[in-house]
Amino acid sequence: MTNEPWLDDDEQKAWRSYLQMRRTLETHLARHLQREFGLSESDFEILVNLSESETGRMRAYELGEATQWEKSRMSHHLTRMEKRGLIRKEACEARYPEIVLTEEGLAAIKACAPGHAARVREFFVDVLGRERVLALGQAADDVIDAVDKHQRTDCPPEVRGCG
Amino acid sequence: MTNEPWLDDDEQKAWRSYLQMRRTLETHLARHLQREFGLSESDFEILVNLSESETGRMRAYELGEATQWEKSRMSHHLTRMEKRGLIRKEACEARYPEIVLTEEGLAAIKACAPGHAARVREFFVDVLGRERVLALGQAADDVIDAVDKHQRTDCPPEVRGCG
DNA sequence: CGCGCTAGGTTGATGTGTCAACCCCGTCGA
DNA sequence: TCGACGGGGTTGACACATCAACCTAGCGCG
Repeated sequence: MTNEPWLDDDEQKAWRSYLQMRRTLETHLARHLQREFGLSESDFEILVNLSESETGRMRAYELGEATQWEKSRMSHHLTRMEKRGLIRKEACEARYPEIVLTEEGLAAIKACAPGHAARVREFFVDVLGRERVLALGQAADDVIDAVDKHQRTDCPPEVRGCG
Repeated sequence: MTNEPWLDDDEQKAWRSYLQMRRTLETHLARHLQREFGLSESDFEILVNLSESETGRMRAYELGEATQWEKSRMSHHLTRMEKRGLIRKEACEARYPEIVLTEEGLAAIKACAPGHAARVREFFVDVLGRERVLALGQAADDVIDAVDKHQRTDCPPEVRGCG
């Protein structure tokens, strides 16, 4: 797909800026979530998914689809969240237990969502402007597709790490 | 700076795509580095900085400037890297010890840099194209500035988390 | 039937990041 | 001279992510 593996100076600079933004933005947002509401970004992600579902209950598997987490990460994290009362694991007739949003979990997400959204707007959407945000979204989708495709093509069996 | 804190659907979609890209790209690159060379992205970052310096030796403080890590993270990580023989902490006349790139560390970075760069090219630069990469770099710088400025203005003393 | 496969889920070990508290030494003002 | 302050650096406790190994129930097939 290319003949020169190296990055030239401009490309390298852009890449490093990207890395820096990723770090800055993540720590900044995470810090607020943590300090103001005692939630990590991981907690937030789970709570958002549950609260956006019709019933407030999903299987771990569905959460995995939505978040793209490893199953072990999901399991560990749900255990921790249950311990803190944000969710509950409930057995049901079907084989696998359901993950249920508790009152407390619902309250938590309702409390922090507006502030979080506002911060995303303040430091991302408003800084870049709508045009660039949408363009970046598109770019992100392209990258995701490329990596996805690569993983699917290059590793027929299940060796997800490839070569 | 804005009157409506919420994100509309398009903005939200773009934001989530960004989050997804961040995750996908990071895990993909990290996995290769780990499996092929036994290096984490953090290791890589330190090694790059050291190897790019004139002398292969820097103070922890300088590494902190370059990477923007917390000092405790730096300390922990350097300790781990020293244990693995990638770097050495060397006392010198000046007050603080210097972090020195070992032979082994230099070999490691030389071994993995080309493959890593190639992967960044394959999944980022080539997917987006030079134009969009540079634009993204600029966007990233804008975001970094905004967050930086906010942290500086909003917290005169040292309460970095703000309120 | 019974054998093994597969897929959802759990567990434990390990490496990593963050926070808060601390140590150490140089500096500066009283 | 001395004490407090501040900044570079370390430490310990804890939350988190990843890997590999495992458990278990449904399924296909002999």
